[in-house]
Amino acid sequence: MERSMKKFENFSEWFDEILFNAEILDNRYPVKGFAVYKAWGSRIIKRILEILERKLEETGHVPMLFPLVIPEDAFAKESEHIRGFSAEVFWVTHAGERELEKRLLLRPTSETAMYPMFALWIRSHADLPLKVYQSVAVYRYETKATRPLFRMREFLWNEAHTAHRNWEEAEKQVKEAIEIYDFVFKRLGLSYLILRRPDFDKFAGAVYSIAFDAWNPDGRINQIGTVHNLGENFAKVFDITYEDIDGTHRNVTQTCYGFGVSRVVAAIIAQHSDDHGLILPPEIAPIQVIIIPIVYKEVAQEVNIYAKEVYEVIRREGIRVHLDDSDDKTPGEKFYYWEMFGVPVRVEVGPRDQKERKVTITDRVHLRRRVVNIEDAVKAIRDLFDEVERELARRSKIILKELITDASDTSSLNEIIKGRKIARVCWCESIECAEKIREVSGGEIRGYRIDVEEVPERPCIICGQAAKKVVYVARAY
RNA sequence: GGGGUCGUGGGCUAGCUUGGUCUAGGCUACGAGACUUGGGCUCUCGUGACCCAGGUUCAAAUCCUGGCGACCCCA
Repeated sequence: MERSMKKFENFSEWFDEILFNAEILDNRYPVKGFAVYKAWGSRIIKRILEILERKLEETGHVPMLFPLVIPEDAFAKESEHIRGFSAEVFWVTHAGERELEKRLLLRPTSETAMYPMFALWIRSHADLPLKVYQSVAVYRYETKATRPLFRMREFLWNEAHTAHRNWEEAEKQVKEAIEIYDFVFKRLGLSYLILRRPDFDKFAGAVYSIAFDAWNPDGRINQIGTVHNLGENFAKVFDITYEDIDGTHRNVTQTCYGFGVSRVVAAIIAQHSDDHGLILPPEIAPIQVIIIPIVYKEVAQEVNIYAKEVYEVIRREGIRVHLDDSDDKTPGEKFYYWEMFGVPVRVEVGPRDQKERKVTITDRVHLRRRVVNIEDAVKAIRDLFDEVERELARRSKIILKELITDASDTSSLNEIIKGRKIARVCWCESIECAEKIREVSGGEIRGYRIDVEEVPERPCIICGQAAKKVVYVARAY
């Protein structure tokens, strides 16, 4: 994928055009930070959630739906948590003209909605582990500039919350959560770093946090998922205890993890798509195959009949296929139109194909044509699905690799961040040096990798003392 | 949090510096029709806009103030 593509040169403009033209999101809703997911976007989201929720179910999570509003006293229980979120909370203060005695807030995340209930439900070790998930919208009054999909004041996510007997079991759960997210993101062909956040950047109320940071063409990191070990921090203040086998009463140990649906959609667009528009992995494409008949007047009848036959052949196999036999566009216009929507495979059916009982199929990634017999069409389409999926993942992985550059001193660090890349630096773990890194480069320490052990091969980039960690520095959304 | 640029039909934009033939121009999209159809063809006709509230002025898309919104840069 050449860097000359518009998405690398003017990401914002390119991205907004795709959101609008591919009918994913309409950002013109008259409230800042709130937007409408249109049909194509909604369908994509549904399919992403299907993959995720199926996986959550398979691993013993149960679905629940908690209320949108949280009473102020529950929210205020965990001091770190409230400090982290209070500045961006939406408050409900009135009902009609009457002021509410107890203010309510719209969930910025659901810990404080769920955990009072956990305290009621959990009685003994037999109730553990408890693993709950929900796919809902959350509300955060972002003070920085909002961006469609990347940073909205209302956004969609899936959050899971678990309670365990002890730290070891919670640690196991963190690993499982990482595997689940890794599995889903990989299925979508995304590339990202799995980073343990530095302590100063962990989730408010967590013992530690791990994040999935996806690359973006403008060099900014897109955090698409996070996994937190909460330890007993919330259990203590919400009094979530259980009776163990030996009769003693203990606090549960908790984890929670969030899957940023809006940002995952953004990552799919940002990483995979090109100047023609969206490119969707076949698994989540609302339409997987678009059939475009090429009709000449003299043979229109035969071609149209044959196109319908081809349509039936593909549809019978359970492939999501659409026949665009409208006569308001020329075939060329239809090609461009469906490319914008990212349909992974196109089937052209013209007089030549009809006469020989063949079809012309083209993949969305390379736009390469090939002609196959109608009996082989389904097999060829399925092969192309696999190829598109593999190719998207492969390209994305290469770019992530290219974006990561070692920085040995502050001037090269500065250059890397200015050049919209991700810097890999050695760091002593002191807050002072972390702040310096931000000052000199504008990028932030995102954390160190947990899937690979990286040993610092240089001293700290700022102070020159022995480095403790190899960390990744980038600007973020 | 601070600074900058900008808001014109559904989308992109010209006009604003120097207020007045602006009755607001173009491309695209949309509707009707003709002609076409293996990569955005051509033509005819039609629908549709000066972000909101004040102010200055004989006169405001254009100047001033405030609000709302968008984008970019810095912290």
